[in-house]
Parts: sequence; C-alpha cells; structure tokens
Amino acid sequence: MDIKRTIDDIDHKILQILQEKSRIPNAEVARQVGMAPSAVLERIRKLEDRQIIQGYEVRLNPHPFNQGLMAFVLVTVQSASRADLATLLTQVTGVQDVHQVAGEDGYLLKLRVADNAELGRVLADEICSLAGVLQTKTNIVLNTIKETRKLDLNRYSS
Amino acid sequence: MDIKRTIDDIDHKILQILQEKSRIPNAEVARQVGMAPSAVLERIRKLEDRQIIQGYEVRLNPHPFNQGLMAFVLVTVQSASRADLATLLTQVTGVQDVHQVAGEDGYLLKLRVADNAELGRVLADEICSLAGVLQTKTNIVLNTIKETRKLDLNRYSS
DNA sequence: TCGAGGGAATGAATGATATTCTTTAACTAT
DNA sequence: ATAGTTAAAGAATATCATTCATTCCCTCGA
Repeated sequence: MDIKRTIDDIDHKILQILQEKSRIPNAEVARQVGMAPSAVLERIRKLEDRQIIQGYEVRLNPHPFNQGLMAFVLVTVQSASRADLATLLTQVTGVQDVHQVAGEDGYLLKLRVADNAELGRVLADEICSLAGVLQTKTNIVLNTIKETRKLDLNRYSS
Repeated sequence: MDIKRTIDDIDHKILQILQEKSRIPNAEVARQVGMAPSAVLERIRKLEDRQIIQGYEVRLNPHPFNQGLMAFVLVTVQSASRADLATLLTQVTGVQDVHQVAGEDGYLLKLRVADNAELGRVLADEICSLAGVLQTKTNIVLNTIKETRKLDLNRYSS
C-alpha cells in the first residue's frame, strides 16, 4: 500500500461537481456529496495543495471581445533558432496556446482574432517577421464542435 | 448611441478578477472593485444572462488521471462522409476538442492520453476505423509553453 | 489483544457572506 | 418637466465559511 494519498470516491465526486461549475458555494458541494462543509473544505484545500486542482477559470464568449475567429498555426523554425522564440510567440496578438511539437522543430499556436483580415496581418507582420521562423501552416477553424478542458476523471490510478 | 448594453470599465474589472481566479467570494470581488456586493452580484448575473460569461471551470493536473501526453490530430475525411462524424470524434478516447477546419474537409482534434502507446492504439483502433476518415496527421506535444483560455478583454468594442 | 498515533469526519459557534428588497440617484426620451 | 429606465447603496435576514474541540476509525507495533 502506498503512503501517498489517493483520490478517493469523495474527492472524485467533488472534482466532478467543480468541473460542472467551479463557482459554487462550498456548502452546496457538501450537500451534494453528503458531508459536512468543513470536511469538504478540507478536501478541496488538500486537492489544491497537492496541485491536482491547478486553478479556477471563467469561460467567456469570445465575440464581444472581437475574437470570434479561431485558427491554428504550425510554425516551423530553424533548428538553431533563438531559445526565447517560444516566449516571443506567446506575446503575439491573439495567441492563446503555444505548444512545442515533437519531430518538427516547430510550435503549434492556437489563436483568436477578429477576422481573416486580422489573421493575415498577424501572420505577416508578427509571426513571419520573427527571427528563425521558416514557414507557417494555418488551419482556420470553421466551427468548433467540442472545446473543453475537462479531463476524464475515471482514468485515475494510484 | 446603442440601446444594447455595453461592457463598461467595472464589468471589465470584474471579468479580469474572475479570469485570475473564478472561485472567489463575491464580497471579495466587491472589495476589489470598490462597490457594494449587491451591485457586483447584479453585474455578474447580467454578464451570465447575456452569455458573456459562459461558465466556470476548474483546471486539473492531467498527470494523476493518466492524461499527461497531449497530441493534435488533423483528420482528413471524404467530402461525402457521414454528417455525424464530428459527434463520433468527440467520443473518441481522450478527445478534448474537435474543430472543423476550413478548406480541408477535415477536423482538428486535441487529445490527452497517457502515453505514445495509447495514442497509437486510439489512432489505429478508434479514429482510423471510422467510416469516411481518409488519413490522419498527428503532432505530439513535447512541451506546452502557454495554454490558456483567457481572452484579451481590452479588445472589447460596442 | 490492546493501546497509541494519525487521519478524517462531525457538530457547534461565530463571524463573514450572499441575497433580497427598498430607496435613491442619474440619465433618456417624449 | 415628467415618466421610464438603469444601476448603486444600504439595511435586513438567510446562508455560508471557517475554526476548533471532539469523536470515530484505521493501522501499526508491542
């Protein structure tokens, strides 16, 4: 048996509830799991301490903020490109995610901009002009069928 | 002047606070914006009603749930492929996002699995066997430099 | 088998918070 | 002006967060 704490059924249920709506009173979570609020509070604290819970976010509608167009850009770079290129890419207009990809000497960006005109401008003026960038391949998202950060909690194993 | 409600500076500040940590007492938000809690509550309610706030999420560490490997898969399909293919793709093991992409007759998937072995199994057994799928191109994420759902609130315009 | 120790749940107490309602103020359009 | 609209403040009360002491249960070691 491992000394390391595990995620038991109650933790599991708490995480499920928070995945549905994280901004919910602690007392309501306690009601749903059938325990005292103090016990639930302690469990949530521990999940935060153990970095199983990493934060709480709000999901906003991108349209009022003129970020209705989503695009993915695969940026291929010189193998000797500058070390801080990744950081520079995070600062490009509209960039939400920067992932370093294996086997490509490159980065995959997810970005949100207003429209195609702005996307073109960002690609030409901001990304392609960075030192070390060789080429970009862009996929414009027509329609998002699913977009979630939820994990499959049932995949837990101690 | 537009009758439609706008997002003013106070709404803006409230959204900023919630983007940092959505699970925060309303009274604390009120303190930070310098207003009565009742007024802040009313504003948040309205932002929810107007669908500017679409939900509140918890960000979990993927490792305890055996989803430490992230990959993007561009799925190319027959132009006459079945209409519900997108829905089927959302049900594939580990798939977090499904985006329909323009100009490709295809979908871009983001998925989280345990390791390369599982990724191979999912690609071979689940994705490629779907009717209409022609080919897949997979990018394995080595390292994520930035991953956020935060929007640039300053891009608001009425 | 027994008891010590650790970990976790409960329940009570209290101080803080959410929520509702009323009043007031500012702004709009007629 | 004046009625209508919108939002903020303030008060009141119901609910909640947080702490603490206590109890319970499990595990380990003698």
